[in-house]
Amino acid sequence: MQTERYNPQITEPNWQKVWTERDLFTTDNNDPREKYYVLEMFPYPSGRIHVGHVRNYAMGDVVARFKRAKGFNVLHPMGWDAFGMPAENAAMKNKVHPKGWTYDNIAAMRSQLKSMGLSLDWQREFATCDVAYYHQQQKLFLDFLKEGIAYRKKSKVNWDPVDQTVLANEQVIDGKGWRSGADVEQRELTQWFFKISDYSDDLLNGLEGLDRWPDKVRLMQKNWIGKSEGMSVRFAFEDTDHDPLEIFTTRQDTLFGASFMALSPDHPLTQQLAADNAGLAAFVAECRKHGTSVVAVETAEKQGFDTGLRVKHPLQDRTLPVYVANFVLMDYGTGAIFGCPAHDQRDLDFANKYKLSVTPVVLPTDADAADFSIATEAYTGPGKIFNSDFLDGMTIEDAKQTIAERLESTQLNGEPQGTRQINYRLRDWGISRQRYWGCPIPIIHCDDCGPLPVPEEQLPVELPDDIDFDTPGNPLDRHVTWKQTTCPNCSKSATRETDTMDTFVDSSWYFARFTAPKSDNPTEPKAADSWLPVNQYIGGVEHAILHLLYSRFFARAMSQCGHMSIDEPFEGLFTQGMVVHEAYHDGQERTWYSPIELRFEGEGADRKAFLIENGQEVTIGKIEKMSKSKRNTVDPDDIIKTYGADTARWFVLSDSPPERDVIWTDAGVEGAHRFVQRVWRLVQEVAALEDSKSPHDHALTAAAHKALHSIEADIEGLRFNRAVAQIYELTNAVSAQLSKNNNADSGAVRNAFEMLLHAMAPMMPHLAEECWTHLGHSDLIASRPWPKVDEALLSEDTIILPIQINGKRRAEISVSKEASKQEVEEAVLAMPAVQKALDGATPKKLIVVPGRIVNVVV
RNA sequence: GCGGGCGUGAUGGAAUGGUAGACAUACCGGACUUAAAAUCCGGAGGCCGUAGGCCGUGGGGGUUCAAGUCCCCCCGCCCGCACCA
Repeated sequence: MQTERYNPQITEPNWQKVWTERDLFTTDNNDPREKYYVLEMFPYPSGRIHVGHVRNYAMGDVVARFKRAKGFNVLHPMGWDAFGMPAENAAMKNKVHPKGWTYDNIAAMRSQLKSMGLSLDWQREFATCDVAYYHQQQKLFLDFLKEGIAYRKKSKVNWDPVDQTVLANEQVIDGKGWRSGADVEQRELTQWFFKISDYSDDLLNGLEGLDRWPDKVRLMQKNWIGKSEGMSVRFAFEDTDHDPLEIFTTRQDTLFGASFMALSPDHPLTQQLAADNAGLAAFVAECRKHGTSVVAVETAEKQGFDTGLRVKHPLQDRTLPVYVANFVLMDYGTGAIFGCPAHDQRDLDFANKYKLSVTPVVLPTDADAADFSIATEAYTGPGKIFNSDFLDGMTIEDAKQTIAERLESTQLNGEPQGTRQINYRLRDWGISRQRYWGCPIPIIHCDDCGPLPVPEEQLPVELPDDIDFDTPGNPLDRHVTWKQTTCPNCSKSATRETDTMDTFVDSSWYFARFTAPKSDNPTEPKAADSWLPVNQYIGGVEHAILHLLYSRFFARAMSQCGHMSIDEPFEGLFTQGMVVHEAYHDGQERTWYSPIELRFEGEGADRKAFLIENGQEVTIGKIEKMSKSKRNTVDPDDIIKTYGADTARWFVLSDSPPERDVIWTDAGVEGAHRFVQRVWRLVQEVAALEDSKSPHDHALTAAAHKALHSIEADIEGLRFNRAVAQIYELTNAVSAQLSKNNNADSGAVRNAFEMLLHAMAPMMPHLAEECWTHLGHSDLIASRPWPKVDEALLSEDTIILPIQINGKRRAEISVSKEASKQEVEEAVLAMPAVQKALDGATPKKLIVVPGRIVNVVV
């Protein structure tokens, strides 16, 4: 039979129009059905979507369409994470206004997303740079201020002394500014913070209830919060009148192995000492010649400066030298440590460098105290305490308790020598950014009254449009009039806060805003409470810590301010893998080429790439994350135009497990498209069948029910690749039946095929719709319920058991499902293969796992 | 440096501790065609081979009747590290 090829260029826009006209995906907050909120992380409007977006949004759309078919009232919204640095970089480079650039990008990406046929409620769309959105965010800030959640303190930034601007960590390359190349300096500024540390324990405990989150993400968050039980210990100085040095440790059991003290370069005492110690001042200045990031601190070579001061060991008659060391972080604990080189690698590296003593105090179980020593590798495992006076022989845990009791009961200057303390690694969230394209912090600074909130009736504080990027730095700060205002308290002239908020603030509550996107308040608490938590949140694993932790914090803070009453924003979380692609370059990684500019020859190691334009050979580089700068992105427009949205969706959903990275190949797309055409050919054949009432217990009917049952479970578990494999198998089964050309089966074939269409409708909605209509139906498959699976058809009467001999599969046996263990054993022992293996002997062991396997041990 | 993850045929991958390689892609052979494309049918982890074996899930060790899966060590790659989003 000759059929026309399926033409997605015609059918896809047509069905998108029908869905829009019938308002199929607009969600009513008052719909009485059970709710289901599915959300994909909203995109940054970079200009074009890439296949990574297609993957993310295709997954969410499958869930949304599936849940709709299962009878839920589904909320599936979309918006734009629209503030941030790229708009300012574009402004500087191309002389375009960040606002215009951003909204143009949004328009382009919106139209690309629409061409994918996503079942989104576009009525709820917003961008975080919409005044209406950041107006509400400013109200949230003021609420937080009132509640004591927002406050000001000093903290460090990366300062580019040439460009006179604050740099983001990614703009600091090897300690130098990315544009100027100047050595970056650390500079202290007074900035706004959110008190996320007040919620440390609650954020930690909340993880336990998140049973639909990946374990790895919960573990990462747990480690990030970093609760640790230890002690604060005070060390008295020798020969000086400085206050005792207070340190935090979790290893008080190793106190007898202490060989030095180390202060952070930012420690107040360091500052004090540096004032009249030129050498120390120079050392501190050197430490500040790199970026502020933890990576920069921890990967730098360990260096120290001996202050010449000494402290007294609290339990022994000896003193310890006090160093300033570049690897001690001021943000953690007290900014000072005692170093026990034998049992901490960083301390050991440091001690070896400065020739400090190394005394082991924990003896591994299998080691001998007489010859146990530490050279270049610290011992951090379990063992018994030794070389430690009254602690000798104890376990680490007992020693920790004993020493804690001792130090708590010892006095130093009228206070305990040490106290037990719980410490968190989690730091407060600094939200001030010295940039234009962000949400203005609604604060007015008055010389007399200090920083004051902008009165609510004066909100929003809008970003001025008339700004320039001719000079680096914050355009808000140098704007001639915007800054000037009057004090809401004393009415004298005052200035506006010119810092804007971290863009993570924008994305920490957008999920709540979607529940009432037009509200004059940040949320409508009733709507928020009825929709939240998001039932299924889907996004990249790169957001596993920061974005998700900040959102969890915001839910708590917003609840505290009465905007909602849920603590955990995301009930189910799925972290998808990235889409990666080969990157092609000139051999020096200076000029990069897009895959569409190239032609390829050969296979495997002989594979070569040439520029289509002039035949010049280019280097095939690493497979890496798609990025604009390396030009290895694949724009889905090309695929959608050539093969259609369904093919693009189908391809990104098939093959790879969704949590894993995928390498994009065009060959895969062609293969996926062949399946689209194959379904189209099948529907012609099915539609042409004469109607017959074939028996319902037909094998194909059972296969269809089984497939549907398992596809359902796979979609629920977001195992789209397995659902796709099931759909292939069912398609093969329908094809096989059709090719038998037996009209008596036509009812079963048609029934199975319609189930197949329902199963693939969430993934390839246009094709399913077209086929459904082709079969003569007048309704839409997008608004039909998921077919009901007949449980009775799911089980088999007989099962095939594999038979192992000594753990290797040697035969199989077909037995009744009801067969008893004894019957199976007898049947197995009677088998020729088993008889042969036994050779007259009795088996040493006979393991029968009912319904699974039999293992005969000879 | 620290924290988290991943590693299975030519390729993407499948496998509640229970038949390793489902399903798909690429490939090979056949049918159809003047030819090609498309389509349909068949083949296929490697090695030896008549039967039938042996080896095989990054490498090494271990637990178990049974290990891709659990434990220990190592190698490689990826993500995050608080101002990229």
